[in-house]
Amino acid sequence: MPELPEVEVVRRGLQSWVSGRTIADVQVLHPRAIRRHLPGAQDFAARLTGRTVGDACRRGKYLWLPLADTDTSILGHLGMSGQLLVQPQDADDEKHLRIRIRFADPLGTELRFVDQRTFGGLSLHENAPDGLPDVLSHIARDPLDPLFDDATFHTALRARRTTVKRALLDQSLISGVGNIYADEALWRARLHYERPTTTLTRPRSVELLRHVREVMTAALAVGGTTFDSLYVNVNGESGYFDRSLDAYGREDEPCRRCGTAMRRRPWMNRSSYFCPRCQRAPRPVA
DNA sequence: AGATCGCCCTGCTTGC
DNA sequence: TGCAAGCAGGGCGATC
Repeated sequence: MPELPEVEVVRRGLQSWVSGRTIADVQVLHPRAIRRHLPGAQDFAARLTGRTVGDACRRGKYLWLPLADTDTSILGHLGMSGQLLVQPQDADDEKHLRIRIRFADPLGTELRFVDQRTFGGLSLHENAPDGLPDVLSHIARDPLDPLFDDATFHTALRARRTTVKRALLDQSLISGVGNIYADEALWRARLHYERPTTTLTRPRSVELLRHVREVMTAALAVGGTTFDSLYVNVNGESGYFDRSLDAYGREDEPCRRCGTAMRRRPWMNRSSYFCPRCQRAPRPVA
């Protein structure tokens, strides 16, 4: 499940293998893969054709490729199972190939968007004055963004009437954190996922941010997390950070700090993994 | 208006 | 063996 580190790996791949190339042809093989583009797939393809791809950008889990000499960008989100693959033109189509982008050069490779669960997709948007696609205005800076401000985050966190894991997953507060890295960071910070945000002191918030950054940086160093063949990076190579996860997916396995059996709890139609000893549940609010 | 919930989607796993 | 339910879950729109 791609979160920030995995998406950053993909961004780097796009920068290496796609930026600077001119689009010759776009095939949309599944209409759902084109998001929020009312004029339809043919119009989408026509607007890309002949355009040259600029530097690959990312905020949180969103990727975008500015189109040179326009005020537009191709925006991508991998959703649950999306992959962006640079493949030889003669490679067999993947089973869930949704979009194919060919280039006007002799390199012999093409960009493919492959997505089994179709939660992801590509779209085309006008750029806002800050250069970001206009639909990203509500997406907060991510914790690896040099301009992310810890003090602002803490103030906003305290203002929310919610619990700490909900806040970590709120992309308008901090972007790029998904279920996996939320559980990992909370385990490292010894915080229970239902801890009310109003009880977090500023040092505690900053410490939590440090753990978010550390676990993401570690994942990035090994190419992101993966659990099966669903997620591979832009060149088809799987990451292997999953071998070093401390919380996510470790139900009934011993906590790597204290040996207590880790637990899984249903939470918001997903799961939360935590150590019942290291991450004590908050006292119920009276 | 901020918080919450339901839905989108496919394939693998589990249980009767 | 076969079918149904459960699970994976990010983001968005509707609702309260």
